[in-house]
Amino acid sequence: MSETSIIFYDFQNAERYWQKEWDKNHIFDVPDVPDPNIPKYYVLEMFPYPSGQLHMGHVRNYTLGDVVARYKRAQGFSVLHPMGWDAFGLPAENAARSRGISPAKWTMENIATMRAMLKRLGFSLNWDREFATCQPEYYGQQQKIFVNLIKEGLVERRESWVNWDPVDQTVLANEQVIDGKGWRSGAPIEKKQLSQWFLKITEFAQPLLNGLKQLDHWPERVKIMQERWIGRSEGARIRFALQNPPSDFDDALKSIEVFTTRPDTLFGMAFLAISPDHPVAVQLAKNHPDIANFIAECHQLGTSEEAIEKAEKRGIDTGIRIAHPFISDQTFPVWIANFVLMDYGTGAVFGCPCGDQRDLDFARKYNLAFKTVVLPKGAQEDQFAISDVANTEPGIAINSDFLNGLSTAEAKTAMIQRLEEMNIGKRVVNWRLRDWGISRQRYWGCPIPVIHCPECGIVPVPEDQLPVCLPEDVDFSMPGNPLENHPTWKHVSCPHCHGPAQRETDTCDTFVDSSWYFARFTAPTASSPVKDQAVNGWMPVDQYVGGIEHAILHLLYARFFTRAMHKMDYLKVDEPFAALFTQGMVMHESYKDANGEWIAPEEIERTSKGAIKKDTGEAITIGRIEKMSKSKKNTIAPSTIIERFGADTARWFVLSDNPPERDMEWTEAGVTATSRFLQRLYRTIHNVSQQVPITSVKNEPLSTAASDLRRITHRTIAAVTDALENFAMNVAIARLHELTSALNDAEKSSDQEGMNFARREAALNLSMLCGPFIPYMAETLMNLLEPNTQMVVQRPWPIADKSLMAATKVIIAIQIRGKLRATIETTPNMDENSVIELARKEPAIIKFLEGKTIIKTIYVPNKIVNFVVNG
RNA sequence: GCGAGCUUGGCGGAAUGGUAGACGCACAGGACUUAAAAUCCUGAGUCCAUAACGGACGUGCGGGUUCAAGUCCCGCAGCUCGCACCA
Repeated sequence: MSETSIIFYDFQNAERYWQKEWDKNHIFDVPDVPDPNIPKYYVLEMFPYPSGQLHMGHVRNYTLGDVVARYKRAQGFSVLHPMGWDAFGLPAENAARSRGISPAKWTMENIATMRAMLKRLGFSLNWDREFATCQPEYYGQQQKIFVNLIKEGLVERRESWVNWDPVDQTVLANEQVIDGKGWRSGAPIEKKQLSQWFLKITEFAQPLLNGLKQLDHWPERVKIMQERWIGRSEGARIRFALQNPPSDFDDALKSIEVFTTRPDTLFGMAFLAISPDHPVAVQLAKNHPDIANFIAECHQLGTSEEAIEKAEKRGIDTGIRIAHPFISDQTFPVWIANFVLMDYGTGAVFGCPCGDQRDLDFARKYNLAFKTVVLPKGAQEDQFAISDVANTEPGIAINSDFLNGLSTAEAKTAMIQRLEEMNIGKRVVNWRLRDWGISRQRYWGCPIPVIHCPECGIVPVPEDQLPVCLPEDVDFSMPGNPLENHPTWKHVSCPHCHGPAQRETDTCDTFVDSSWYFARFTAPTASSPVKDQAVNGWMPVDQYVGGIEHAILHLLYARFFTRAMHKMDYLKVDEPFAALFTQGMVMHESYKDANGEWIAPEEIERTSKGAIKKDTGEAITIGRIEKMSKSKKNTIAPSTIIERFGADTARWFVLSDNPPERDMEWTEAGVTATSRFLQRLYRTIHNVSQQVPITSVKNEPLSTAASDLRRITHRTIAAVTDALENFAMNVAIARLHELTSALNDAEKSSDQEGMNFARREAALNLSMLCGPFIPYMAETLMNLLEPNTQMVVQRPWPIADKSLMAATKVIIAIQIRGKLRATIETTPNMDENSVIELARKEPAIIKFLEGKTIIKTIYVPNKIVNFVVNG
């Protein structure tokens, strides 16, 4: 048996050992207030919801962040890299209802399981900073911020439509309503008006939009998604008086205001359309059963995208007519139309069929006459007519009285000016962004720190009475909000008048919890939400890593909260995340049996004839590669991988296969290949440590083999560093493979001069470069090479020596008319004429140049000679 | 409908405008072994051709710029994702 066959990396012992060493030395701890003499770097991954199970998506996310954190540490930065738990939310309550476990206990047990997994994966986290958002120490501070938001005028309580589940007696989020039914109860969902708490994010609409421009290190598509979500549009509001208002209309209902981005098309108006939820429609429904029916039908229509897509334009004529500000001899009908949205603009539009496809469809359907008021560029007025396609492009105004002949842009300005003079309209900026409703009628969330007093109204809980803690003796057997049902919790005395009063029983949307946790991490035990020097010392987060699914909500809310906190002097930055990286999903093949049931990967076996089920031998269909999910049973538990192959294997594989922003496929072959490589790396370094004792190393003249190895070593240092700067972990890993092979091959020429030095150098640098990726093995390798000295995590990142990277010979491509015809080998930086001379003497080139004239010769030093010929 | 991204061998992918296919997977052949596993070595874009040398084609498709294009520009197609009756 050869010596090498028994050398085997024992990952279990290594992981336990190095974990302890790092902990003991507090390697990853940093102070609340960063040392001003050391550059700071704040790395953060989106903190997890403690479901109890770590999945491969987490492994990929946190490994990416950890590589950055370890790399920056080695480069001399003081790195803040914390971890916590987004611990409020409905699953804990569901567990309580179905299994009788208290949400707190369930959550804390899940956290313990997941924390243990994260520790095994070797992430360089500052665990002292850990917190869970469900702890009063955290949400109590959040309540302080909330009270200040009230003082700042950024909180509002108002009526709003919600999805109400009449069985569970709770409000549901849109995504919890499936086909119009509650996701848990299956009961038809009702639209209900409830008093809700809102955070006035719309007050920051413009700054949030402007701020996107500074975010140079955010993915373009995330910025575009946010921009569209905020949705700024410029236009005008125009008020139309009703000609014949019904007698039961009060003054507010006697006119209808519309929002338009095309005031220039006002002369093309054919009708006015209001939303089924518009106050005028609601009032009319009271006395008109047909209108009430129509509105009810509109509400029944599904809200799914597909339903909207297919829904045809429908409406009902209200019989009400309005006057046109500039067309005195004509009035226009007011229709209720199913395509007008109540929550955008004013809930009413004027219909201009020639310039809007929806309006055109509507006019055709109900035979409403209209005029064409915009002539496209280059069209003849007497020949141009609208058929079935509206013209939404700018052009020249026609049939439009005082606007005639003006361009669309000029006409808009002229019209708005006229409307403003007449005091019936004005220029406005309209936003798609709406205020953030944060009320949830649930138990497991941060209580909104407010008291309702019959005498004093709404009274914020005074700071010295915070936190408002969740009661622990809660009954989940009744439907509805357990806080509402609790016998004593909500009954308190008013902080003002000391009379009997009631606590607010709504809790916060969990997105609130995650909107400032990154600031709290800088001083997690501070007695105020943040500590001045800590938060301003560490913020902003230099690199944020997470999933694209949070491109809008979480990231927008966090940006808003940071601005609000800045306004309230909690901190001094506007943008919380200087750089954002969004990683792809982890996918896996899916499998189905003959009955179409999903089959888990561990139940199948692949044979030459295809896949079969292990226990029964029945044939299995191999399906598409899909995102790992429980429902498709195609998940691989990180715990089983870590137990079989070790944490380093899992880490290396999730990084090695493809660029991190793309979706990756988890494969058994990939894992075993990774595991094989790591064993080879271990053997390679082990052999160096055995064959090249430290004492034998002298810096002696280098043989070709030795200087070749040194060149590869230094080129690898440069390439890996460069790849890490560009988040190209897969490329870095390819280069580490190359260095490993080169070092392995070098064993053959170990007797050459200078080889001891070159091999040691390669091995040491290889160990260092591997540190961010496979931290346990890197320490093990370093300890083989230089036992009981500094750990990898204590050593600086290697710096490439450029003078050693230069080649001793270069291969130059010889092209004829840009086509490769031969290559020649020269010394580097040989002078142009000599290279060209050599090139022309090359047999293959002579052949190609025969009978032709060289018109031009291109020379790119050390790379290319290109002969441009004719004939 | 609007927007973004992607398209390179059997597969994942690499490539500051300068030798396309690095690195890895899968595959094939060989060494070691009683055998297997593990390990090591070798091969491989496609097509044509050969004893050998060699040649043509080739980065979704069609154009363009350039001495030179996977890379830059214009147009098109397909796939993926996001938003979606936003007036």
